[in-house]
Amino acid sequence: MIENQMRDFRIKKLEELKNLKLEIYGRRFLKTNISEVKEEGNFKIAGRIMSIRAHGNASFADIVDSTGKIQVYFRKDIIGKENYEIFKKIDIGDIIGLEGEVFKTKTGEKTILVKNFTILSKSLRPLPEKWHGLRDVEIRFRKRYLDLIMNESVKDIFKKRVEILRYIREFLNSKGFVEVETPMMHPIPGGAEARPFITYHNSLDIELYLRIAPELYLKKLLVGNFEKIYEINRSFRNEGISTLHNPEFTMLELYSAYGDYEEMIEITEGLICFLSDKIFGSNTFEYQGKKIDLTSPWKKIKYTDIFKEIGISNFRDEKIVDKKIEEYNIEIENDDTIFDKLEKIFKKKIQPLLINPTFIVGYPVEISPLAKIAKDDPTITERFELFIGGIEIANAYSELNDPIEQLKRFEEKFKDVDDKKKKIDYDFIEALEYGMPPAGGLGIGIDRLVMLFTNSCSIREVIFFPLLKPKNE
RNA sequence: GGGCCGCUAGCUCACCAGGCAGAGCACCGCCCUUUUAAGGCGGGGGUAGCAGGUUCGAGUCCUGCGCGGCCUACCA
Repeated sequence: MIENQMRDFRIKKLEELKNLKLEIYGRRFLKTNISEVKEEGNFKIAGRIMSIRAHGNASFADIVDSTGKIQVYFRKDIIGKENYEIFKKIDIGDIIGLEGEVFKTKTGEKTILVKNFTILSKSLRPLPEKWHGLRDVEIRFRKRYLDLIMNESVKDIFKKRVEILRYIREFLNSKGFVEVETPMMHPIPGGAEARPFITYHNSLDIELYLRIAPELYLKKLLVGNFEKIYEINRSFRNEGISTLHNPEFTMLELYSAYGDYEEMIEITEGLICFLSDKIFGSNTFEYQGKKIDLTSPWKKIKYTDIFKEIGISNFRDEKIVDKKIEEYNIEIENDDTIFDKLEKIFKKKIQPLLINPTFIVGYPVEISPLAKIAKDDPTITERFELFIGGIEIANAYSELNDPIEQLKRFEEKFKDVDDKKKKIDYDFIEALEYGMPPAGGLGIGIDRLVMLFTNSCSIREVIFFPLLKPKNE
């Protein structure tokens, strides 16, 4: 614990106040929201003191609560000598409750003339400086509460995040989807390709994995006759951290029985346009200086065609792909498959150009182990990924519901893995064998969606407490 | 994992020509009953991220480490 002079002063004031038999860390306080204080009348409010302008026997202070800010005025001749002495021991950062009459100052500012007040919480540490606020990025993330107190725009981002989540639920509920919860601790990590976090259950004596995706459990619910379901919650991936990746992140997954990926396109467009309308009142907005237009219908490009456009006539021809890798000066790993290489070309050359919403459709079956193959081409799947502002936002497909085909895909995927029996989720296959209806499935990265709608350049700006290394003092 | 940048008072930042470590806000004391970046006078506060090295002398130069940011890579 860091001790410093300013904290000592505040501890001293705290002791002095306690000696007056005052309860400094208070209790329930019935109050009016500051935003609801009228132009005249008597009001009880509570909040944090953000500044004090003392004038000897009278003082102004600014008080904020979650709804707004208001000036209050303490006068010795109104509250009395003893109470004014107590007021003088109040510091910036303290939380107080007060009651008083609204009036207008000479300059016309709405102000509450305090009749009585009570300290509800004493702050022992000084807040960051009032003009510049808190800028240090590391402190902003480690002590997000200070960031939220000091930086209005940060608070606005998180308020908007809350709104977006509420509107997503509103939209999906109105379409007959029900919200469900499935396990976050999985005996076998599935539904995506990432490395999992490993944990351990003591009394069962088993290893468990924090889920990398809820997909397989949600599909078991389709088997269980749920038809339209969604889950909005955390997934965990033990991978690198970047402006687009936090180890724990929030994903929406949605399944619609008897639907397909075309239906998912409709839902995705509908949902994101609905959100844009609610947030901006418009279907255009700006992201990082780029104008984004959500006017329907959104562009669709076939996976094969994007590579044809840059001269890869057959994306399964490794020689052509290798030539492009060299031409674009892209670094590759020894164990990169042709699809890894294609992905790298896509990320470097195509993705940054996908500013307006664009569906890339028809991904190869090799990299889509849970998706149904296209009707007219067994090498590709009924699948899309959605890009907006150069960011991957969504991934969806017609769900593979053929258990024999699904098992084959798993076996193919894990053919080079030693203990593939441990990797393949036979419970899931068994569920499919009871019969899963054809279905469309969709995953949307909620954090990234919030980034778009709040014009944030990093995922850390839209997650209250992004993961940082602990700092030893 | 690699590259670049940052780390100085509670906060925001100077000082970098190697020569006593500074400012504003915040804080403490005094004055002040309509201020709002209130004002006036006086004052306190520092292991310059950490550890080494070079030097008569290091916040400043060098090396290593830590934490963070950006880029890159990994990762659908």
